[in-house]
Amino acid sequence: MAGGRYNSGCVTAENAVIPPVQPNFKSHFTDILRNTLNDRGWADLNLDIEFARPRQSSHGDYSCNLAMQLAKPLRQKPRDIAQSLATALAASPYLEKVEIAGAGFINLFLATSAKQQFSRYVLESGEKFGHSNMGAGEKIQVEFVSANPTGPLHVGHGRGAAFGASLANVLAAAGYSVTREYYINDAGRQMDILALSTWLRYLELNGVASAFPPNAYQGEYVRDMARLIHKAHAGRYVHEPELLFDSAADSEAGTEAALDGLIANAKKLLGQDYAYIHNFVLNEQLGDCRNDLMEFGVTFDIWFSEQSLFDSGNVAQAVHLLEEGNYLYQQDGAKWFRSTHFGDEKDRVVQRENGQFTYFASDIAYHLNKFSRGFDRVIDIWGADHHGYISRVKGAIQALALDPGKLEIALVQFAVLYRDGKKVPMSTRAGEFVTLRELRQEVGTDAARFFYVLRKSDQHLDFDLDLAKSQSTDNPVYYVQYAHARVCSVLEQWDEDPGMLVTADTSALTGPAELSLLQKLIDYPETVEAAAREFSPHLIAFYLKELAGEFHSYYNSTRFLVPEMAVRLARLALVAAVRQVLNNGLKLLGVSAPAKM
RNA sequence: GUGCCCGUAGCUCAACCGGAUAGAGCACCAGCCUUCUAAGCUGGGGGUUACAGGUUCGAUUCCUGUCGGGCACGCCA
Repeated sequence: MAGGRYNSGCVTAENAVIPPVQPNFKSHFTDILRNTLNDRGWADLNLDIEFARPRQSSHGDYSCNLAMQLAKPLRQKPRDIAQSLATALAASPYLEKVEIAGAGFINLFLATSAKQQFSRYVLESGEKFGHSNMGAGEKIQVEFVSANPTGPLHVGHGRGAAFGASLANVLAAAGYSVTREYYINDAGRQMDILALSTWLRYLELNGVASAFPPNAYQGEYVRDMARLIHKAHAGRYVHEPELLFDSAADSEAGTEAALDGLIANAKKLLGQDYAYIHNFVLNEQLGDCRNDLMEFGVTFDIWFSEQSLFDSGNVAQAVHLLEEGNYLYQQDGAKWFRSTHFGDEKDRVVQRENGQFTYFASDIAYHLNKFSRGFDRVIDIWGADHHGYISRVKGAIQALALDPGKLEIALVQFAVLYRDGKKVPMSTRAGEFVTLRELRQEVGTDAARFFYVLRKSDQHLDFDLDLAKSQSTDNPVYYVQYAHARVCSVLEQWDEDPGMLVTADTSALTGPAELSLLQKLIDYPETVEAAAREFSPHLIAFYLKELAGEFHSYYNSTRFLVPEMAVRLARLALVAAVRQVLNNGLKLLGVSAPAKM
């Protein structure tokens, strides 16, 4: 079937009388079919119009199954419907052939000239290539990491950080107005335990023998903080150890109750000074965390304090709202939320017997706050161990008469490190965890960022440290970066202004490797949109591996710096476009694109 | 025990939210550097998509069951 075509043989940028290049062919074809459905009165069937990239090149560049979907409701033969739709598609100037195949597939073959033009579009768009207005400026919040500031970030947090940062970048590229937020759990018991732990270490430095509780924070960083306090204030915060350990002895040492007893005693003995210790350790850990993440290329627009929700009365308000809605009840001295009404397994406590609000209560207030800030969508990124938490939070949102559909929760599975083919033992409890900082120092930020998003986030990740460190073809991050460096090297040797490549005549790009590479470039914007739609930055990583692979293959088979100027410029324009896409994609993942390796 | 996630080549993973002959990389075997970076490329073997049913034009994908693995089941956060 003959489609529209236009002569590309003598087209140059200056005298171009060609249709503007369509950055997204899929949406272009979708528009055609949607209009056709309207014309035929089939629009009310409300079918998804989709174009797939066939595995086999003989099935064209795009394939559509709409005719088969229509066959049943229309009670017509799929191939007859396909014939009718194909005629409409053939009018597109970007197609040179439309075929009907199999049970009723419509296969589209892009015009060679349309592909050739694409490198120009890439180069013109530059860093903006791959951006779209899919999100239409919708306000979207991504909250991630949000680790307790009670110790260094470990490799599990690292995955959440890499995933969240990449997802936020992808969403921004897809046209969303993104706010990146870190929720600081600075109000809870864990912070008290850290303050206590630090103070006990500080007492040790002052020669006060302390039976350091086994369930307090054991890490070396606690001693470091104690040393800082000791250095600045010497013995100022020393108190009688008898008073500290006396009442706590009522409970068996090592129990949670004993720890709580120690915390209560510490608060009593230190008085006003307790706030100093508490704030000191909080600021130390938060500063360390922020610094760690910054070196990892992960930054936030807002650091949101849990404590501020208590100070502003928001937590009490949120609980009050639930009470007014009759979603709370009193039992065993505590206040319970009827989360079972919203599909949870059991009801949950929002206010403890001792009057303290639970973490859940402040989380309800936090989400109420998020919604009040006018986000169209709110994304929480949690560790997979929190999955049981989803139903109660969504339930609370529903109870507050808010739209739970606006809240989306992405779970990130744990990462397991492997060294010499063996699992690296990790246990947060015993304080034997590999920190994110150690990982960065061992494998580098680029490899860490890339490896973390090499898997779907809801899948377990086996992180091979040896592979991440290896400077070989086996290492995907170097593989992709190497492609970028190679293009840079070629352009450097060419030694002319790359700016002139934008308007280069690319009609000399006719080889199979060249057309395939052009098609790969065409796929990029759709890949970014898919990654945004499905919260799947790993699609970007996979795409980059494939693009780099095709480039390396092309590089080995074809010389770019050839004498014939038309061919040379065309090929250089193509590889410059490849470089641009590699650069754009790596940037989304927070990985550098080196010019030399 | 209950709930959620998962099971694809020897290993690590894809598969465009139901499409055509299930794809990469690693490992293994055989090749390619007086030519733009060999951190690269080319070729080869490798599968009953855990198993058994069901839904339909069509299933790795959806439903049910079995087996196997991970996680969660606090008035912790």
